Amino acid sequence: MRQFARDGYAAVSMRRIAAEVGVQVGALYNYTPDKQSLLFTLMDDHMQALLAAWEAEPQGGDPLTRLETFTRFHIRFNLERSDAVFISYMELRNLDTDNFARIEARRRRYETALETILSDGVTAGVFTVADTKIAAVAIIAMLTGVNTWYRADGRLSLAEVQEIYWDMTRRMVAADETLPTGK
Amino acid sequence: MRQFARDGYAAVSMRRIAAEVGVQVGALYNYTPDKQSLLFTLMDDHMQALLAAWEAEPQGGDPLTRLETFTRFHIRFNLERSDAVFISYMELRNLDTDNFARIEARRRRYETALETILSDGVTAGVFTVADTKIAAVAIIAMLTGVNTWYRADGRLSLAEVQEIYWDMTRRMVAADETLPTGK
DNA sequence: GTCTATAGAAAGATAGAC
DNA sequence: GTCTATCTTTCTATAGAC
Repeated sequence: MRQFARDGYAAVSMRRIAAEVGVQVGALYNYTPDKQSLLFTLMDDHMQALLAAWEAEPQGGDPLTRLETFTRFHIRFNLERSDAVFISYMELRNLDTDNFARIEARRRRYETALETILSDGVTAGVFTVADTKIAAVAIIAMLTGVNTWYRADGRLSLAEVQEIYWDMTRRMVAADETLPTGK
Repeated sequence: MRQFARDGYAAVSMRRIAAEVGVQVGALYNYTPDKQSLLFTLMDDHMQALLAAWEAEPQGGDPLTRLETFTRFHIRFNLERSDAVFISYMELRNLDTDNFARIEARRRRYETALETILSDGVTAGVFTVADTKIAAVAIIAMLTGVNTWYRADGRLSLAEVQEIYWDMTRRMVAADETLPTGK
């Protein structure tokens, strides 16, 4: 996973993977039938872990609370697994048709979880969102973007980053009549 | 560019590039000293075009107008060049140190253009933004995300997409006292 | 389950004829 | 400026000993 994230699937040889885990190349084929299956397993395990972790989060409360939970969860979970996140986005093109469809199905399920929160908020009158489908992918793209610049030893802690992004997300969907109040 | 975008730099051979442009592999080396330079040229040309096109946009007006110009420009320009956008993000790791630094400098210059608009808006009291640096990368990540799902024959036109994203962007940075009004 | 050895294919880059 | 031919390296995957 580390090697794929750093240099890309196509650029990493089975020999380098073997060297990193401390065996010779032939031994790898006792664990994976081929290189493609290795990639798919990494990506699928990650997507399953993402969905399982999200479903383990507290799901109750009003839409605003649920959106806050989602926002903070997404940032934290993805920062903790930046290699897997990177691979799961960058290496989609290296999956064959069937494997691609399976990963895409999991990704859509995650998006739908967010979209449901947004729809519920619109119905309840606490959110104003022109297009919940687009808003869901927009929020996810914005939140995942943290991974491209966040450094654990940088100027901001995880909690501060979560706070800033939650503030932006909240403003983005706030109902017209519910003026965001400072913090 | 098309081949790199579809399959990735490492997965595309000089032979395939030669076949795509209709020459034999040896002839390519009359146009590029090596494969890496070819990648760098594609990325650097793209970043230069992005900056030049942005600087050619109307720059006047109040911060809200400038932010709207930026939002619509970014979506349109990136959708028109999805292959180059994809490569310029995905293949950064295949650049050597010097080339990477040059691309990064251009990318930062573009981010700073947006950050300046946000800062000006905060100073003028028309935006409320907790951290203009983060807001700039967050907005760019959100807008660039359009490229991952937009299809010219999909349910939304470019103009509709621009409208929806401009609405979300505007809400995200709106000053606390300037309640967003419908449309 | 790991090793060495290797088959077979394909890669980047170059040489030299035309 | 393009071609063919090739050098040299490296790749995935497999075979078979232990």
